Amino acid sequence: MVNYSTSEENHIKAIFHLQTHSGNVSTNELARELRTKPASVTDMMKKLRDKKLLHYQPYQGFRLSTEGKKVALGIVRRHRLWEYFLAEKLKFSWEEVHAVAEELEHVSSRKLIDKLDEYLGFPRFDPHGDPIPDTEGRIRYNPQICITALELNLPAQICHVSDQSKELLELLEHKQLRIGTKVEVKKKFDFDQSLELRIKTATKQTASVMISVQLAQNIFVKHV
Amino acid sequence: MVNYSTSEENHIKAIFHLQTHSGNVSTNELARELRTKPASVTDMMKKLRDKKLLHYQPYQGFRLSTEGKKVALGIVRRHRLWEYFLAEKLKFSWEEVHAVAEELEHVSSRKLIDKLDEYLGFPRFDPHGDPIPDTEGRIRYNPQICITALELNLPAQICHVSDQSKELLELLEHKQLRIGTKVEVKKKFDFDQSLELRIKTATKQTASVMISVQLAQNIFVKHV
DNA sequence: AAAATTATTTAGACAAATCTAAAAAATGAG
DNA sequence: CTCATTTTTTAGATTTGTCTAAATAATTTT
Ligand SMILES: [Mn+2]
Ligand SMILES: [Mn+2]
Ligand SMILES: [Mn+2]
Ligand SMILES: [Mn+2]
Repeated sequence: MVNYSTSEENHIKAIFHLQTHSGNVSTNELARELRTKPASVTDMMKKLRDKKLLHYQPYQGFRLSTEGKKVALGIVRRHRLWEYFLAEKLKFSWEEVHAVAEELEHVSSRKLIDKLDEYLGFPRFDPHGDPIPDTEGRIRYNPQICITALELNLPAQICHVSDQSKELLELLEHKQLRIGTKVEVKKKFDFDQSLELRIKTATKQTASVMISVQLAQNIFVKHV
Repeated sequence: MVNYSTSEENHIKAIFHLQTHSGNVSTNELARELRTKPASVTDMMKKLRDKKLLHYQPYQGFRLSTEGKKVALGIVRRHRLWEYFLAEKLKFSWEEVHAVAEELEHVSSRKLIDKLDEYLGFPRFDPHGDPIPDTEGRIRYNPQICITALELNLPAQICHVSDQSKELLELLEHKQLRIGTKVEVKKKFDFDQSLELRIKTATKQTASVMISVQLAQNIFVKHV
């Protein structure tokens, strides 16, 4: 087990997230994601290529190797376990956990993470509904659909949001929509594709909520 | 609130610990403590002096400024709270906590530490019996004496060990002596100053234990 | 297909943290 | 007090991670 620097780990994890959407990741794309400069990215890609963590041909973009993916899943595991700890045990709010986990994820003691996992009761999802890889780096996804595709009046539960910007989280918080919230779609408006939802609030009451397409496209649910 | 690098923090904390024993800390002393070279220490001392964290005149050694002590106490607070978390919640053994806390102490979110403190129930002592500074950096010591100075047959409780080497911790573990262990001195042997103790084990039974002067000098107790 | 634009890489610089080897200052033994 | 030893500092090099500016390659527009 080799250890990687904080900067190397941040690059590896960012590529991992970007490559699930696009195919090969480009220099500019990664530079934007990490708020760094393209020239710096090129330097780092050469280093990670030499360490056999990714495939990289000049001007062709890059993609993680099998080994690189394994390393990335380890970092993702640490990140999400810490997020769960912060939200569940220390009562951090949903939006606050990410920044702190971004630091904690680089403390790389294997024993620490496995004991933390055990202490937390082997949670399968982080506070944003993203799956937590197990010790071997395996992820088990649950079948989920975008709320825009949910049938009318079918009970479901919010399990994932695909964008985690402050702006989105603020809006969700305001509308009382969280991971785990029970929800049904009551009406779809053709004019602007907005949705009327009925939710069960934390206090067991039901409430009616209107959401825009822009918001709906980022909310994913599973049937209950 | 300025932030300091991991290396700066390690230097500041090491000086803090060394200066309680000696007066001014010397270049060689600090280099030995941090397993680095004297030349590197001189470089770092110049930097920390420029940041007003310590007083340093060439060839005269160094000592933390008031500001430097405040920073050091913050690091010590983080270190000991994490040690407590690791031992108490994650069931790490006594000897294992230090190395991991050495990394966690550099995650500097103020909110993280204060919430962790609250979650742990504001513990006053770490697993080695060392006091945990409060939010303001205040330490409250409890009156403690070396077990060699404890009166015969007076009930006391182990609250501190002054050396934390692997070798010492191994020996204490073997003799079932831990922080919190209830103990009385039954006899002092003049020949080699060894002590016969009677302890209450974890399983509420009492047992008799012999310890050498070398060991006794490192064990501190408070009356109960 | 040539020109314009955009993306990527290279070249060279810089700050941080470390090191080795050499110089300078302090200490202490006789 | 003087000289040998020890301690500390300086000088110069190295590694890592980053940047700016310039060069080059790829892509898109006309
Ligand atoms: Mn990170
Ligand atoms: Mn997350
Ligand atoms: Mn440390
Ligand atoms: Mn401790």
